[in-house]
Amino acid sequence: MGRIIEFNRDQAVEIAMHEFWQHGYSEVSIKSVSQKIGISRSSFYNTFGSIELLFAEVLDLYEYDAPIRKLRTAYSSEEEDKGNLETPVNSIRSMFQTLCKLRARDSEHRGCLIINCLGDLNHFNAQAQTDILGRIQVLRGEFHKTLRLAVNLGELPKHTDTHKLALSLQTLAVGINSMSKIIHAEEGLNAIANSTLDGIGINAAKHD
Amino acid sequence: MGRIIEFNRDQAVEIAMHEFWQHGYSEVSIKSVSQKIGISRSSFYNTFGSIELLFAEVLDLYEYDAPIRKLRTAYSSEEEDKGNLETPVNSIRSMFQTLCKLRARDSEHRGCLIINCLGDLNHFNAQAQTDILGRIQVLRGEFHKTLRLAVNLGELPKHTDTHKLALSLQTLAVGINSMSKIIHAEEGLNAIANSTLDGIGINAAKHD
DNA sequence: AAATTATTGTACATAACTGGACAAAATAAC
DNA sequence: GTTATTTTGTCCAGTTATGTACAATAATTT
Repeated sequence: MGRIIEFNRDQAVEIAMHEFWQHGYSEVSIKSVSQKIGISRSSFYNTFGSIELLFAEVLDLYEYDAPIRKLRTAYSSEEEDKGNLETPVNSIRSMFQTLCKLRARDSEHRGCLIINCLGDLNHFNAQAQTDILGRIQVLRGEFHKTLRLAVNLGELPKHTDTHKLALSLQTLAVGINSMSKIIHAEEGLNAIANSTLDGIGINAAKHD
Repeated sequence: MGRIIEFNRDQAVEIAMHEFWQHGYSEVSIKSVSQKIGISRSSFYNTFGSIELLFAEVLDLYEYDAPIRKLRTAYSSEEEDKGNLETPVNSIRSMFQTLCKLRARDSEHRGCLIINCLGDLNHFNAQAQTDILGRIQVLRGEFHKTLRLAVNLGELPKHTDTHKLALSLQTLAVGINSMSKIIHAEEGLNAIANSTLDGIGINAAKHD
């Protein structure tokens, strides 16, 4: 058996995520990210293979903790009985609230890594572009699942065009992520989110 | 008197605009843009000075024809009398319609040059960053002027928070510009725009 | 000690570009 | 022809980074 790996690989991926998020994909070189992680270029190649492969891992990591992952997308009778669950519509509202909070608290105002890639698409090869666009599609699918559940549970009208609404929600999220680079106050971002959500029918919970 | 300039300078700036718009700021080198224009590097330096100076000119040109420039922002009793003017709210709706049309018709789906810069901000020096952010602020001011006029003309309620609404409109525009890289159909973009505008109180004209 | 794997540093050839300098050639008016 | 400006190409020194190869060193187990 040989030498074991010294550095924490997961932590290295997190450090890399921050670099890509802060500086943009094309400004991060193998040299610079290796320095940030604290390893040599040779070790980088041994561990990650290439910058592209590392970046794909970074996107997975980023997406894993994205606010949209907390949306309620499925019906579960067990949890329904417990009365623990947030309604689908409320989970959308909460998601936007969390999003605004995270962006406001980000001292570097990095916006959203994935949406930043959308604005910077020319720097990626065709495969990476396809990956990024696909992720954005999948994220829209999360909105869609939640909306469909809301319709099924009677929270939204039966005739709701869930595709269109999912698109509007994603457009709002894209806008807020981008504007968060300029508008730093949480209440400002919340104001945008709330007025638009109210307007498109994603209403705050009513208290009985 | 010496030799006159051979190439059309205005046309060169347009070609450069397209390059920056298509490829992103940092992918455009002096060498590549000189080639596209059809001049030597030496002539480029003689004419434009630097890539930064050229880019500032490009932003001016881009902004000059931006859909938002067509918003109605001022009261004019002459034109009011002629009954020619679009109402402020209608001019906002038209603006979004134009925006969706332009983006859908763009075969290269370039989005918006200025908003792309927002996602790519790390590639600019501090001065250029300030310039870009300032332009985005000015563009929001255009929305704000139109909204204020709409309130003054009684088109919007007196208690309308025009600052917040301008922010929401800009967020929507940012979202649509970005999404237009994925959603290419004009009717898809229009659907997003219209549902959101309806929801935040920018309603389509009512016919008497 | 031998085998295995991780880490490092170095060398190499390559790529792509930059700004500045400079001079020759070209173009226009006088 | 002279003057003035534009265009061009070339050179230079510099920058930054890349992927690959490779060998030495280090760390772990058997």
